[in-house]
Order: sequence, then structure tokens, then C-alpha cells
Amino acid sequence: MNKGGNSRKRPPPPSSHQPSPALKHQATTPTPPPPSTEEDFVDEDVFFDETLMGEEDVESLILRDFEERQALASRLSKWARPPLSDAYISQSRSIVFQQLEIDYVIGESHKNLLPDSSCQAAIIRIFGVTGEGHSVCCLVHGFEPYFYISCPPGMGPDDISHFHQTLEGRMKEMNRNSKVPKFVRRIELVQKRSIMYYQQQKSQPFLKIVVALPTMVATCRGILDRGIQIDGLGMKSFITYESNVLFALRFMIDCNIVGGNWIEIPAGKYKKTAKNMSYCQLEFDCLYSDLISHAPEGEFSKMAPFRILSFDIECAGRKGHFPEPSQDPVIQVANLVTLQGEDQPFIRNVMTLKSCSPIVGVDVMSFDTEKEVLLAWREFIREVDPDIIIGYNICKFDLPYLIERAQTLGIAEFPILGRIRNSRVRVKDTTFSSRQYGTRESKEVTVEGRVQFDLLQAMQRDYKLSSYSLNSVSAHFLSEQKEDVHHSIISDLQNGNAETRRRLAVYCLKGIGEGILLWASNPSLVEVYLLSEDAYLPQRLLDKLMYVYNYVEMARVTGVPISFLLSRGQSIKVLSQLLRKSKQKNLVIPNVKQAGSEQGTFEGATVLEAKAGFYEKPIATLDFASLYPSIMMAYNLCYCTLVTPEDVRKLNLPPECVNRTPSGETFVKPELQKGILPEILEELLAARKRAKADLKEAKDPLEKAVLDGRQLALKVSANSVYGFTGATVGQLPCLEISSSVTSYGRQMIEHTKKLVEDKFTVLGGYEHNAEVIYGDTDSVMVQFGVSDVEAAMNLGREAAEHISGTFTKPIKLEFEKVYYPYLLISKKRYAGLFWTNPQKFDKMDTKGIETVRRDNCLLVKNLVTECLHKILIDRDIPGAVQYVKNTISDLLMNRMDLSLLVITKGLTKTGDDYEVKAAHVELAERMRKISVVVAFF
DNA sequence: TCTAACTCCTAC
DNA sequence: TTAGGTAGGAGTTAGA
Repeated sequence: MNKGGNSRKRPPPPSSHQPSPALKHQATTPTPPPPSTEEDFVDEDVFFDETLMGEEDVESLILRDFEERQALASRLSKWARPPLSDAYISQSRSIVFQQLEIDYVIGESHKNLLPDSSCQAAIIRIFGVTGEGHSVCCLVHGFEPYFYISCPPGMGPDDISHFHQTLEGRMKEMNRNSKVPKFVRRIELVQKRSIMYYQQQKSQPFLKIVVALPTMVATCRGILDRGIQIDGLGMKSFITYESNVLFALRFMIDCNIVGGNWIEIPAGKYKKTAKNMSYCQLEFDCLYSDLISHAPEGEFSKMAPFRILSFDIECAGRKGHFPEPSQDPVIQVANLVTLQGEDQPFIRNVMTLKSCSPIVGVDVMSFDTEKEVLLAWREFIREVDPDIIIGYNICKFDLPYLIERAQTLGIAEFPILGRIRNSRVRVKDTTFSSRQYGTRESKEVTVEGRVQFDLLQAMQRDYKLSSYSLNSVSAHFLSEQKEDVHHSIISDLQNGNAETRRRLAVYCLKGIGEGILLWASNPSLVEVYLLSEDAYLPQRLLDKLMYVYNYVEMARVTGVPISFLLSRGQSIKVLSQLLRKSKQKNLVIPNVKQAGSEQGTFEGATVLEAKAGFYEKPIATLDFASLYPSIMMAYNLCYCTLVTPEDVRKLNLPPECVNRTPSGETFVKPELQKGILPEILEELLAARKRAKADLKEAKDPLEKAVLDGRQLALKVSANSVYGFTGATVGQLPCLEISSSVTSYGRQMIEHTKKLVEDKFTVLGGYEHNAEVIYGDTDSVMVQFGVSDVEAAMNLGREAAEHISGTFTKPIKLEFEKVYYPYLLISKKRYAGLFWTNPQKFDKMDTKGIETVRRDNCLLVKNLVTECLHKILIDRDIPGAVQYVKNTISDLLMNRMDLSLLVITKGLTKTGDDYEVKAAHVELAERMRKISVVVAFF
């Protein structure tokens, strides 16, 4: 029952032939509209469902339904977007908006804009927000899908025409059912060059094959891959170029659009759509050639006032069961809407099943049936029209749950949550598998025109944490933790009274539901069950971690749509940059066949032998800055500078024009051909330098946030270029490049070690002989023999400067820090106090040891941390030994808090009990090993 | 009891 | 139709 519905005045009854009126955006009068729109049709369903409840109730149900919808409508309408000004309505001004999402649909091409074509075509849809906060759906016409093949030598215009006919015929065979009049629209002869290998000629003839619809690119590629009959040449198969570029990305690249940038369509160049297909305030058609894409700089680096919805649902699960949409009702939906750039939400509400006592500052909307709750939420989404939807685990839980629940309840009209009229949200199971992120099953929920940002996914990608429950993530980042609601009492609270449901609503809005963390011996089996999520904390996390800025900047730097950043891997970002740069240089990128595993793997970096020990003299650390990017720049390593072994023999290139890498590959120097990868890297690193300089100058916290997000994105982006070339199952692997990079790296670390030990000697006039005690990939740890930190720092700086001079620019060795004292256990395992100024140490730094690993129980972690503290900071080794002994003794005497033992092999938390399987024996064994570390001394 | 092959997680 | 890389320590498991 509506909280505001206590005035039960009857509206004029609707005429008997018309269904109950739809909820309109600006509901002011109760006059029912004609039953012609989709919304009215939808309401007819509602009418039918409820008639099943009993004939005599029908009229009162209609009336009540009508009245409540009116009340809801007036409640929701105050949250609508700002109304359009006259200039927009008269179409006398240009439309400038920040784009957040781009996709495409197949439709009739626009007759006025494209008078020549009258068939089905891809229509690009750009969704975004203007500076004033108006929502935009821009329908772009005239952009066609295409790809390239290299043109067989001697092919003239007639041959191309024949080839076109043959290809068209094969396409027809493959698509017998399709009514498309023409599959291959045209074939153009163009001058391009493949990005692969150094070539002396500037360009060669290529054929640009333009097809009718985006999906035909793959079909056509298949035909050309397998081979096609060509007059005079016989059966011939082709390598295709850029045939794997997603259509929307192709469009963005060709129009110079990067993720999240501003787009302008001048007045007169757009036409209001005849029949709105979206719920956006501004919807119009235009030609792709009329778009102006603004680079994200200056005034166009700002953010539009997006509407960000954070939501969370609560379900009444049966005792001991995880809620299932086929059985368990949705009892609450909590919502929070914030304008981008503001620190407080402008909407806070909660929709509850059954009555709920008021909550200060929150709009409580109560309903008698679950169906009303769901439909109210749908209306809310439509009215508020959020650009970004966030939440915790919404992609895998909340959104699919709502949709499946609506299916169970037979509410066919519920899943129209996107910006496209009549278009239902689709749920698809997906799996994402990579070495970096592991295999993760999720669900893909397409909400057209709105960006989804699941904070859980973002956390799992960006941070290594031992638990990803909202509770523990909040504790980690926000230093606040809310009281848990145990899952078993959710149903009790719901089944109580208005007051207990209020308690539940407060939890739903602000608190955190119970998260049961099951740690199995195999951490990949770890499952986090979050029975109730939360609407408030995701928004706080989003703000605290500056996710909007960081992700928009990442999209701008790499050029991919924002949605790719959470749904796709690293390599698409590099590919996007590579395609953009290649286009500028008139180069095209081949589709390499999946080479299988025969290419195998390549040798990586050198890890210097660790001279294990406890060092009580300062250890200076020298690091190469951005090692792999700088190697690629210094030696011009790229696809287009690599000389094939055959060409090395044939071309007879003078030795001063090429570099031969330690792994035996040959690359030409920039004078002959400047590499694209080095150029991308130079731009990224130069941009990062600028961003960091601007960051220093910036006063405004928002500007700072943008700049910091940018410099971070630029760094991450530069570092992933090398990985892209070595990804054998990627888009364009080139192990010649990656193995050359690592081979230079290996040479450099050895060279550095030798130089330090040769120069800093007593014979060379220094006080002591320097010794390199360890080094990994891009760093060397040096004991100069001096005993004070400042002296070690000075020698470190001197060494870095001296050694940098011996390398090709921009390779640079830097002095970074001193460890004092330093405990080196083995390769990749060490601890020490970290000094960047000689007055005081910055922190205790530990690498690779139990303290930083997530596969030990808390006891081990705490014990080792405590020992290291005693050894490094207190310098009390006997104390550390005693501490270990006491702990083992406590353990054996069964005096240990069992919760410290969770997460260890053989120990599982089941409910409130710990199942202890021979734990004491096992842990005593573990402790013995740790005491070995202490016995070091 | 030893070892090879595997898993897991980390360093870079 | 979608996925950055290798090195390496520590633990587990299977088999002899």
C-alpha cells in the first residue's frame, strides 16, 4: 500500500473499453490516453492478470491500480531530467554531448539522408548526455562495414568486377535465406601497406571490400580464407586485413571517436527522428560524415552531469538456501541516484513489499504485491533515465534475479529497462578466461544505452584482496564496516511488521547483508555468497577510488568504449591504439590465423642469483624506468621494422641501418622506418609526463582526479604493449618482438651488475667493493659497503647516472630507494625497511613472503609480520625466536583462536563452527618451517 | 623417500 | 570469437 496513498479519492473511472491508463512521464491529469502505444498494450497485460483474481474485484482493482499508478507517477516525475530549452526544440543549435556508449542496429537506411540507398543497413547508435544533462540518442547513418585483402598482382578493373561477382555469388550461397539484394556493396582498389615486416616500397594495391551488414564481414572472410576461384589465377585463398574489428569500434576509429569523448553535430546537420525509438530527450538522425569528434582536451576534458544509479535488491530466501528467482520473492529494492561531480545523491528511495515505517531522508514506497514493486522499479528507471548503473555484483546477481523473477511471475513488460522502446533486456551466460583474471563465469545483461559498472567486477580486476565481500572491501577502502544482517533473519524481518521491515530497508540502503565466505583449500573454489547487497557503499567506493574518472580516462587514452574496460581483456586496448595509429600511417593489420601452440613460448627476464642473508648495511636499489617500453623505443622494435630472415639476406641492408637484437632478430633503425609501437609508446609516455606536470599545478580536486586517472591509464597502457606482442593467443602476436625485448633486458641487467661491481671498488678509489646481492628483471640491489643510508643514497645516484650514460636513449637507470636493514630469503622473497630520505624510513616493505600471500591462514601471516617487525624495526632477534616458540606452544596446547586458522589447507569454516582436520599437527609443521626462517640468525 | 609434474600465487 | 608475458618459490600429488 502506498505510504502516500492514504487519501483514497476515486478518480473518474476509465471507460470500460479502455485499459487502465499508462503511467506517463508527466502525469498530471487522469485522462486515459488512446490505447495505441506500446505502454498501453503493456498495461493490458496487467489488466488481464488481475482479472484472474475474481470477477467482483475487477472494478476496484482497476481503480486501485489506476490510482496507485497516478500517485507513483507524480512521485517519480519530480526526478525527471531538466526540460529541453527552445533552442533544442527548434533545432536551431548544435548538439554537443559526451558519449558513453555506442552500438548498432540493423534498420532501413534513412531516405532523406541517404537518398541513394534503400535497403537494410547498420545504424550506429550513440548514447550520451549534454552539458545541461539532457539524454541523447544519436542515430548515425551511412557508415559501412568493410575489410581489406591484398590485391593479387596484375588485377585490373575488369578482374575486380569479375571477382566482385564471384564473391557475391558465394555470399548468396552462404546466405540463401537472406533477402538482402546485394551482399558485397563494392570493391575499391586502394593503396595500403601491411603492418607486418619492413618493406621498402611505400604501398601496394589492396582491395577494400565493403559489405552490406557488419555480420557479413565474418562470412566473407570465411570464404576468402578457404579460397575462391579467380579467373586466370585458379583457386586462391586470401589473408584478410582488419576483418576482426568490431563494427562499433571500426566506426569509432574511422571517426576519431574515443571512449567517453564529446561529440558535436552542427545545427542543420541533424534531423529529429520521425518516430522516437528511444526514451532519450534528444533523438535524431545524422550522417556519419557530419559528426565532429572533439579530442578530450581543454574544455572537452570535462565530464557531463551523468546520472548514476546505485541499486541493491533484497530477497526473502528460505532458511539455509541461497535465494532462487523461481521461488523466492524480491522484497526490497533500494536506489540512490547521484549526479556526476556531486558528492551527495539527489534521490534516495526504497521500494518495499508490504508496509514499511518511514526512514529519515529516504522516500519509502510500499506495495502490496511483488509485481507492483518490480513495475514501480521499472517506471523509476524510465523516469530517472540513469546513464550509468552501478551496484555490487549486479551483473551476476541483482539484474538477472530481477529479470528471472519477473519471468517467474509472468510480468512480460518488466524487462524494458534500457533506453530503447519495446526492447527487452537480454541475459546471457558468459565466461571470461585469462591467465591474468582466471576463469570467471558471469552473466551479460544488455541494458541498451546505459553503462553498467559492477563494483565487484572492478574490484576483482583492479585489486588483489583476500575477500571481495562488500563488507570487507568497504572495510579495506572506506575504513568502515556495517553491522551484518544474518541471512537467516532476513525473512523474519520481512515477515514481521512495518518496523522490522524498516530495519531491513535501512540495512538494504546503508548496511551490508551477510556475506558468507567459503574458503576451500583451492582458492579458485572460493565463492562469495552475498545475500544482500547495498546501494550506498558502491557509490562511496566509486567516489573514493575515482572510478568514473579513471575509467573514462582509460577509455579516452586507449580509444575503446567504456563498457569494454570491464567486459574485455587488456589486448583490445592495445589493438585499438594500434589500429588508430596504423590508419594514420596508411598501414593495415592482418588477421593472423590462430597459430596453435607450435609457436610455443619465449625466454623471459633474468632474475639474478639471490645472495640470501640478513644485511645490516644499507642496500641501494637501482631500477630501469619503464624497462620494456624504453627498450622498444630505443631499438625501434615494431611489426613494421622487423626484417624477415629472407629479407636480411636479400635486401643487403647496411649494418649501420639495422639493429640485431641479442635474440638474433633484425629490426631497421628509425631512419629507414619509424616503428608504430615506439611511436605509440612515446606518445603515451610524453602524455603521462604532461599529465604528471599538470597534476602538480592543478588546484581543483576534480581536475586533479582527472589528471591522476589519466597518468595512471597512460602508464598501464604503455606497459601492456609488450604483453600484447607476446600474447600467442592474441590478435597480433609477434614473438620476434617480445623475445627481442626480453633479450635486451637480460643483457642490460647483466651489464649493470658488471658495471657496478667493476667501477665501485677499492681499486677504483672507493671505500669498499660494491656487491650486487640480488636483482630481478629491471632492478639491481647493491651493497656499496657504506653503513649510513645517506652515503648509500649518494653512491646509488652516482651509479645510476654513470650507468644510464652507457645505454641508448631513452633507456634510463634510476636510483629509487635504499633497504636498511634488508632480509633476503631467496629469489622473489625479501623484506626490509624502505628509505627514500635519510632521516626516516618510509615503511616496512615485504615481497613474496607469507605476509603478502593470500593462501595462508591469518595466524601464519600475523606471526611472520610480527617476527619481521621484531627483526627489522625492533632489531630484537631473540624476541622474534621467542615469539615463534610461544606461538607454537599455544597452538599445541590448543590455546589458539581458531578463526586465525581459517584459510589453511584442511580447515573450512562451516556456519559458525570450524572443522579442524588434524590441524594442530599440520600447523605445527608449518610453524616449524617458519622457525627455519628465524633460525637464519 | 625421492622426484617429476602439477597448482597457486607472487615479482617484475 | 575471446583470452597481456615469463620466472620462480612453496606446496601437493602420483608413482616408483
